[in-house]
Amino acid sequence: MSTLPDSLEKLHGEAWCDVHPVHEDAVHAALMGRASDAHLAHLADTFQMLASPTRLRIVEALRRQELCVCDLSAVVGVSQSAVSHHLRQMRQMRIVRWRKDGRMAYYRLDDEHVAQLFGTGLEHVRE
Amino acid sequence: MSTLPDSLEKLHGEAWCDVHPVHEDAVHAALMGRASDAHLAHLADTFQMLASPTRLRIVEALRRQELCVCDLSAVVGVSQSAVSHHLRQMRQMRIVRWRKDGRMAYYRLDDEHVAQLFGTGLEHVRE
DNA sequence: TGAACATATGAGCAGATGTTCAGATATCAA
DNA sequence: TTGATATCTGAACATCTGCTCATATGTTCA
Repeated sequence: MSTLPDSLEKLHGEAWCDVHPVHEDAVHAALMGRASDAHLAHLADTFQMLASPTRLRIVEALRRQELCVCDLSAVVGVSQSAVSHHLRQMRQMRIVRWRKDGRMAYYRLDDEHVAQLFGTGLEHVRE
Repeated sequence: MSTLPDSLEKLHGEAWCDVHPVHEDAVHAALMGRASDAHLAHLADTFQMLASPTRLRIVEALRRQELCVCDLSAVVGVSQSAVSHHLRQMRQMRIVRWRKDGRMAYYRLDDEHVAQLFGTGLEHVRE
């Protein structure tokens, strides 16, 4: 097998299989300016939060205005418990923010990026 | 329990639980201009393709230029088989395109939307 | 033709995910 | 306080996911 580029050896510690890159220049270029593992893992978790029709309905509903859990349950058409579970995850992944007002909890999108991801994705799908 | 809005009755067929919307106006507003179930399911599947660090590394690598499976395997650091499995899914969900050239298969991002989703997501995560 | 190579694919398994159910917490009103 | 309401949370379950292994397909070259 041919020698792997140094950056690859450093990257993965050792040859992980007998596959070797065919276009070493292209591989080197692709290795430049990579996001950190932590950022990439976080990004994957973020997209995971958008990878469910139920949660996308929640995002869609929150694009216009903030809503309470009960309203979201009605709009999305799943149980209040299920919505609450989803919202906690979405909160943790910074897809939504919330505020408590008495016994109600009002949710809204975390920032403009979330609405933008939803919009861009929908454009892509509708083509 | 209070009566549910007509649009909700139509939407879900019948009262699905004893939860009722607290803000009927807000619920009605949220129900306007919703994407179709088919589009939303497709959108969820699209985000699902971006919900894995391995596949995100593939997208990241393909932002600059097209690469063959072998190169991608090297850049991403997983087996050729795993990359190939991912690429088939990503092809089906229109995240990537491919072209065959001899025994090689070259992959690139399907369109600008994909790069945009990656970029926006990374911005969001890096804040 | 046969060997080497690049990629695709099916089966199978460990781990993650989405929902429901039951019950906890907290607030409001009488 | 008591009861009703709004939300949160843990456990449990069936389903889905991502990887590996083994193998198949198709191409190039000698």
